[in-house]
Amino acid sequence: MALQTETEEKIIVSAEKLFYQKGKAGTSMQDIADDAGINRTLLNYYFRSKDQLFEAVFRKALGSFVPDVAAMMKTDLSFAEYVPDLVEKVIDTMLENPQIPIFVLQELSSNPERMPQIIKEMGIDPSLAMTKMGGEDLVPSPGGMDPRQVILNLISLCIFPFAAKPVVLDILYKGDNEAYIQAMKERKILLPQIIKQIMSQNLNA
Amino acid sequence: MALQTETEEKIIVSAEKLFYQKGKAGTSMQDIADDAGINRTLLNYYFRSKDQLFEAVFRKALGSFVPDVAAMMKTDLSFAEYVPDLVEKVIDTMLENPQIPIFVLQELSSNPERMPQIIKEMGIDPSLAMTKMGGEDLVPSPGGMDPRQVILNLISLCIFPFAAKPVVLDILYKGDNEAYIQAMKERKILLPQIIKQIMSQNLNA
DNA sequence: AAAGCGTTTAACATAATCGTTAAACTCACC
DNA sequence: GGTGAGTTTAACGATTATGTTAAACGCTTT
Repeated sequence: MALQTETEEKIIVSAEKLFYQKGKAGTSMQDIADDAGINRTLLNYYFRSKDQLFEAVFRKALGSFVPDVAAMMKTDLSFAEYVPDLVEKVIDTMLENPQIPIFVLQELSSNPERMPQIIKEMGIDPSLAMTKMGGEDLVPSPGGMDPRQVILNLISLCIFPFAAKPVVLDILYKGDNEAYIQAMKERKILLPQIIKQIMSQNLNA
Repeated sequence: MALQTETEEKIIVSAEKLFYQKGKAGTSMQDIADDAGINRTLLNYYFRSKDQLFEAVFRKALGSFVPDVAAMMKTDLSFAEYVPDLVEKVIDTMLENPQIPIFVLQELSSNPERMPQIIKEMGIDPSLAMTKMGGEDLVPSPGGMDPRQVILNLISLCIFPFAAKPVVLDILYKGDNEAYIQAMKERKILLPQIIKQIMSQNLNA
């Protein structure tokens, strides 16, 4: 077996597509095989079980953004300095695969054990993350906002528009996908401005 | 059959719990029956099929927030005036059922046809929604932000922290549920301030 | 107490899903 | 041309899920 057979690749592609769309339980091995145009038994040949195939897809999904977050943890830049890069990185990733957020969150809801384990393997220490985020990097200005709220706002603004893409596209952009994408790209500049503003906000005003 | 038998109620409660958690495909009729402590055939007796039971749950989920949005459409208040009420309403709803966002979004992804149809039945006209939102209510100040971006930011800030509750709770609040809830409540005041600030933002500064 | 309606249960039929096993097939290499 | 590892396929077995049918149960009304 080479590092990546052609059929193995086809399986992953189809599995991603369907798992993202229908979820794990909503997708049958037969569905994936049909979509890939191959025999169903091959899925078991290359990935033993449905669960292992799913885990491969899930790992790949996490791998698409976890390393970026890890990078943020390790940088010497202050949080404020790092925001623009982070926003750009995250939005670009989401533009390629808007379905990842719901996919991950749904799996997290139905199977809370799997994710923390994988994340640890990828070299992220949650406690370390908190010290970084709650630490000196995020000193609130007098009367300023809880750093955790700032983080939460940043992540929400970055990710939700993609998680809710079907609704946003339909309602806000009347189904015009180009307009939607353009708007998302504009957010790369917009969000850092907003965050900057939020961080310097005086809540007592 | 009364308007709501006791067993019928038990079915809905269990179905909600499990559908929210594991999704439609991930939940079997037997699972629901077991959780409700009744015979599986009763599910078919009261709701004919799994799909119809699911639809009942889905409608109820939509019913928990769609009317609020509809109310916003119809009010005479300007958008800016209405924001605080809307934020409070949405956050309170989410506090009761944090799982609804992912549930709805996941179903929307795997079955795009179902939702628009139901929403129409509930008396929301998407095109009307847009005219309201893009209309005179949301005139951007000179150099201001696209109204659609403002809306998107508002919704993102309201909903995402609940959609991602498991992660947020673990990472940001170290599993302390009380702290998480408290933080969400604070957002009822925080978010309107942010939105106000965003709307008056001068992007050329 | 018998009739009747609504509810609950058990048993059945059908179909789908997953994983395994053993047989074919391909193709490089001897 | 034959051997053999790697790949693909077809057939099988076991389990599970859904929906239906007909019988049992409970309770009210006559």
